[in-house]
Amino acid sequence: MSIEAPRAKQPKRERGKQRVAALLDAGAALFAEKGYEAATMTEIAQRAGASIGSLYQFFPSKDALAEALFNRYVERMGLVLDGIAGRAAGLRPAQLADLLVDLMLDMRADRDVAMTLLNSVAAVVESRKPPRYMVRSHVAAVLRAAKPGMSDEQSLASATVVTQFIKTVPVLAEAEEHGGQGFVQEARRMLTLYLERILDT
Amino acid sequence: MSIEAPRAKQPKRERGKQRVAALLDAGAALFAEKGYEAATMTEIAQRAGASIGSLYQFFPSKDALAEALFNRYVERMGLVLDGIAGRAAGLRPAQLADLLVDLMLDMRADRDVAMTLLNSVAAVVESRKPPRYMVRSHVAAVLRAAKPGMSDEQSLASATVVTQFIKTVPVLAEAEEHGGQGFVQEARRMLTLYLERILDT
Amino acid sequence: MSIEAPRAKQPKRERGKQRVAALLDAGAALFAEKGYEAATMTEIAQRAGASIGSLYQFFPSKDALAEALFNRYVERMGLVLDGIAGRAAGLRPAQLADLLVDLMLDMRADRDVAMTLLNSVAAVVESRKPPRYMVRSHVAAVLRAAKPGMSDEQSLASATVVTQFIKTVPVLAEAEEHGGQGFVQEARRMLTLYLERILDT
Amino acid sequence: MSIEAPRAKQPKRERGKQRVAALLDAGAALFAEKGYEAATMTEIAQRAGASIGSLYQFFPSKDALAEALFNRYVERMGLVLDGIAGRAAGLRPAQLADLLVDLMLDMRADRDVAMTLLNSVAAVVESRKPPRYMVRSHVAAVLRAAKPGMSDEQSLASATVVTQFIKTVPVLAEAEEHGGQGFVQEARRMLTLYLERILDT
DNA sequence: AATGAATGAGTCTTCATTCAT
DNA sequence: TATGAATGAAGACTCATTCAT
Repeated sequence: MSIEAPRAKQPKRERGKQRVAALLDAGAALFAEKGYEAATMTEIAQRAGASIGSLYQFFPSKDALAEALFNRYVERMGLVLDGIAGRAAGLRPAQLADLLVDLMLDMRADRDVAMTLLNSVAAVVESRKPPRYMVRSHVAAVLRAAKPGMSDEQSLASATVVTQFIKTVPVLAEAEEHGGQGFVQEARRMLTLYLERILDT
Repeated sequence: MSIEAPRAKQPKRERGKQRVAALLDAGAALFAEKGYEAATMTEIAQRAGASIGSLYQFFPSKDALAEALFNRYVERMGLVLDGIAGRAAGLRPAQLADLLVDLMLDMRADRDVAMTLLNSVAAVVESRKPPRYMVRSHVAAVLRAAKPGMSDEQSLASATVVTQFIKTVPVLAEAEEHGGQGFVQEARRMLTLYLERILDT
Repeated sequence: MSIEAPRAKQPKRERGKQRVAALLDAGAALFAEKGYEAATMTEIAQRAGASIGSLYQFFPSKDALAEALFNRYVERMGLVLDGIAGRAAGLRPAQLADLLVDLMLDMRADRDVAMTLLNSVAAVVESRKPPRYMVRSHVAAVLRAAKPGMSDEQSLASATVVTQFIKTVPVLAEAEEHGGQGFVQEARRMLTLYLERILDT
Repeated sequence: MSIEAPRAKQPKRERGKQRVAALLDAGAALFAEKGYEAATMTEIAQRAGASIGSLYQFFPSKDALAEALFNRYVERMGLVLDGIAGRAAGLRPAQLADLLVDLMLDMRADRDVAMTLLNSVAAVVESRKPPRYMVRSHVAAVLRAAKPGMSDEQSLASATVVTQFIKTVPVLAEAEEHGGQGFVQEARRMLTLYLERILDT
């Protein structure tokens, strides 16, 4: 139906892998700083210490770069959440809440870029259609690991709300940096309250 | 030399207000559809039935238009939240939670634009520095109205978390449209849980 | 089926008409000098004394400019050929041959551009599909005016060959400039021979 | 220091010739399909099953490739025309006309590329300056072979016109493919008429 | 005040050519 | 000699903004 958008090209040599990583990092930094549209391909290449031609060798379009960046974020989140799922069985709700909140604090930078891209890049949105909600399904797995008997329906609804909720943590952390106090702590409290209700009942 | 009859200007001002409103609406629609960068001033003017020159008469730059739009959103939110504050005294947590969630569902369209602008427009970000968190302070007022004895510190921290939380409601509503069930309901539950804790204790 | 390519925009003011003409002339000159690909839009605008933005105001793409140029050529040829058709009735073959050869000598510059475009620009080729052979049908009209009884089939076949033949006249004229002699004269002779055969029999 | 065994190089040279031929064929195909500018060196190399580096080993620039291709066309035309000259003595005008028309039909593909290059590549045009009209001089030889007494001046003028005329044959053939009839036949007739005049008188 | 043509800096992207491996 | 990653100049096109009418 639709014309297949060219994806990122895989590097074959070791040098290429390093370059791709540098390019992705530069893209992440600039997209986060200026937003998708305002960041220019030329500046991204420069920051990665590469030429514009080199950037296009691996990412044939700005959209392709954005998509690769988004995929990297989803993969990283999945990895960490799987780790949490592995340990979730023995944890109390407060501990699980802490783990999830801390995860978002750690991934703050990645998350910013991912949100920017999800809001600006048609290609990224399209590649997620029908919405697959990768992160959410990993969170659902965590919840089921924490309470083995939970129904699919319940774990899905809870995971949706929890996923959205923890996304706000970076904003709270930023608000603290602007002079607030105890915002993240209050979020831990709210999340704990909710997890106690759905896990302990 | 002669005193202008103020009456004569009245219709002009009236038309001006209508035109400004039309321009803001057109801007809101296009920013929501395409994002800030992709929306063009020419198209915004067209959709408002005005010429590009007319648009620049009222908003001297694209950033100025964005800022005006953001301010309109903040004002509207403030107005509604003040209304809720007026009624908050006699409500139970679950009722208050419903009011806040419903508010976000009603303002969904406005909210989308506001977020888009907050993510893309330096001028909007700058105009909020140091962050004044207008919406948050109205939410804090609601909480204090619901529990008159609450400390400023507590109401601030809670309002911050609640404000961020209710911002996720439009996303949950959208997820339901893509085939989920009970997401918004689950959010009401989580918010109720939290409000019970901070209001009833 | 296919996405409608945006065509040239009609100027509304007098100044605009002059500008469009200047732009077309500049385009014709540069396409003829360097070929379609090698000619740049920037240089075309410059030669017309306009800005690149102004060029794009009237011709939304390079293809659109090419197409407009080609259409102008077809129109001009049609006009002149219709004039010849009006006088063809009383002419002897040699006189008609002269008229046709002279026409090509006069239109030499236009013809060069038209051929260049027909060979390089997909949009021009497409806009002629299914081939309508505008010039050929005008030549056929000339032949039928010269010999009223001629069948449609005969006039079409003869017009096709004659049209292609007279297209070679500019090349012959150029060859004379590089030191040859009597080439165009020889073409008149060959064409006369053919016209005598199809008109006098 | 030591004398290289020539035998060892032989296979390399042989492979080299094959590779050059493959590269020329790939270039011809792509220039014909897309035009000179739109065809890329990378794609030409790919289609020939060679690397871009290899292509530049044999043809140091895109222009050099174009020139080589054009020369190959001229050589091939010369070869065939010499063959016709060898048989021209005993032929009647109609037979000679057929031979020349058929030649163009056979060489249609080659001819397309040659014309494309002649219209787009400065280097090819330059390499023909002062115009040497290789093909024309072979045609002149054919005419002199058909009528031994013909003056140089006459054979030159006639060869010029005939050469240009037969170049139109591929276009006529194409027009037939788009639904016309008898165009090539009409060209044979016109050429026969002319050859009868210059050869039989 | 209103209009919309004109401007040109800035963007993404391509591709001939080079050169390290 | 062969390969293909790297380079960067150059081109088509966009759009915020200005200003003559």
